[in-house]
Amino acid sequence: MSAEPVQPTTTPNRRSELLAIAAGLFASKGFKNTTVRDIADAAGILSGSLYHHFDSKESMVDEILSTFQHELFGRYDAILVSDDDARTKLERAVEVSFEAIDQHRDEVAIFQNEAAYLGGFERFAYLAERNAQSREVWITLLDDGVRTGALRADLDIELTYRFLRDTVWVAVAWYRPGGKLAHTDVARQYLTILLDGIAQPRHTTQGDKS
Amino acid sequence: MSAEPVQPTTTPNRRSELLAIAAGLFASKGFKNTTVRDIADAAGILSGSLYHHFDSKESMVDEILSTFQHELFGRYDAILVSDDDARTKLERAVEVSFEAIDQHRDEVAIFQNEAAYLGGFERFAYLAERNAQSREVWITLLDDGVRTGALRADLDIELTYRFLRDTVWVAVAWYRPGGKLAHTDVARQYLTILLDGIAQPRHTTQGDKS
DNA sequence: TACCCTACCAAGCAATTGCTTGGTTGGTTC
DNA sequence: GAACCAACCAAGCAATTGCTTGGTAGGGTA
Repeated sequence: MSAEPVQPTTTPNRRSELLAIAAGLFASKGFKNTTVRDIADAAGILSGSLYHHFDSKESMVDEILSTFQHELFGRYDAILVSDDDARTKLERAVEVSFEAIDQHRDEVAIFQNEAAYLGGFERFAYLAERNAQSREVWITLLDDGVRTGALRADLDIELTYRFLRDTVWVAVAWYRPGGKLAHTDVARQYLTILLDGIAQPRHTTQGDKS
Repeated sequence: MSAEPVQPTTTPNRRSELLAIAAGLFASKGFKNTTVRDIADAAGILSGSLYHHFDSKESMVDEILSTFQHELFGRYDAILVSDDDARTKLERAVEVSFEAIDQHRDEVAIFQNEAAYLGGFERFAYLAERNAQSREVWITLLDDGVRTGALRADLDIELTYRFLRDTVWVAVAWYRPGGKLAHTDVARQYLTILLDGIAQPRHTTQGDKS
């Protein structure tokens, strides 16, 4: 994100610094729209100097995405193996996702915008695997929810999964850390809408106009 | 979308045919990732020949997006001026959006993926205007809903708007026309989740099992 | 026959792109 | 003070990119 133009040479880890700069540009302009000269300019060096740290522009996104996904799925796994009830697990998973948006905005944005395209290349095949893994997580949570009576019995699990997956991540397009709403607030509001809906509850039988 | 390699020269409108081919490529690969040679190849002509029909690659997206948006907002306006009640209007707006995903998948996808980047250029300033216009539509519908008692009184309108706007369009990432679910089915399911939530209602009757 | 028009080809140019190569700098270690 | 090293520079190359130019095929029209 923050792209300080020039930094004292005695930085603890220049490599990760450059990665952060690149991530910020990839997230806001897109991978293909960002040139190695853009990254180098933002870092205050020449484009060729980047190749002292990285093999290629591709390997930069690779490292950004794989590192982030590794961490994220570690958190999901921790939720799955916990002994909370189904609804709590679902809420925790949503909260963890919003936490990721808060703390790794660039990475989430890059994944959202570029995964579909990058996934086509062999090098990024792991993106599709992670996607399948993510599906496992959500489907499991939803299945448990329905089975234990926490969620409606008539849910279309597959469709609900896609709804959930999508709605959880799109907030990255507008959420800014340090704004009026903390990520925990956004998560709670999203959960309220998701779980209870936006309609005024009726105690009588709902007239479902079909 | 459909990219027939070679077509008889006596087509009613070659221009719109080329636009459709370009839209398909822009949607699946991204604007910057699609070269004029890609488009020409898919159309069975040479890249230079595209410039008989269009000024530039940019003007192709421009025409694709502006045409689509003009049509879409015409539909939204029709809903706003109708004399349906608030909840019906909201449902109609969601249905119209899913219809757009069904009938103009490429255009919606391009708008979703490229608007943020393209909007930065003066030529595409209208994208930001349309975005503001879209906000007007949804906020109006939500406000009316709360005012008439159709929606919860404690809704955070601004947040709900973003939730709605986002969830309505992301389905373009996975929805395929001609699949198991018609766009009307998807719209109804999304509306059910959105209005009533996915949690099992605490107490009473609830007969919705179509 | 002469003319025009739409749709295209053939060739290539200028700019941009990712990346390479050989060299320099300043600090640390023994 | 010699050797080493991470970080960077300076220059440029090959490929790709959007786009231009001058020309051509073929159908319609008068």
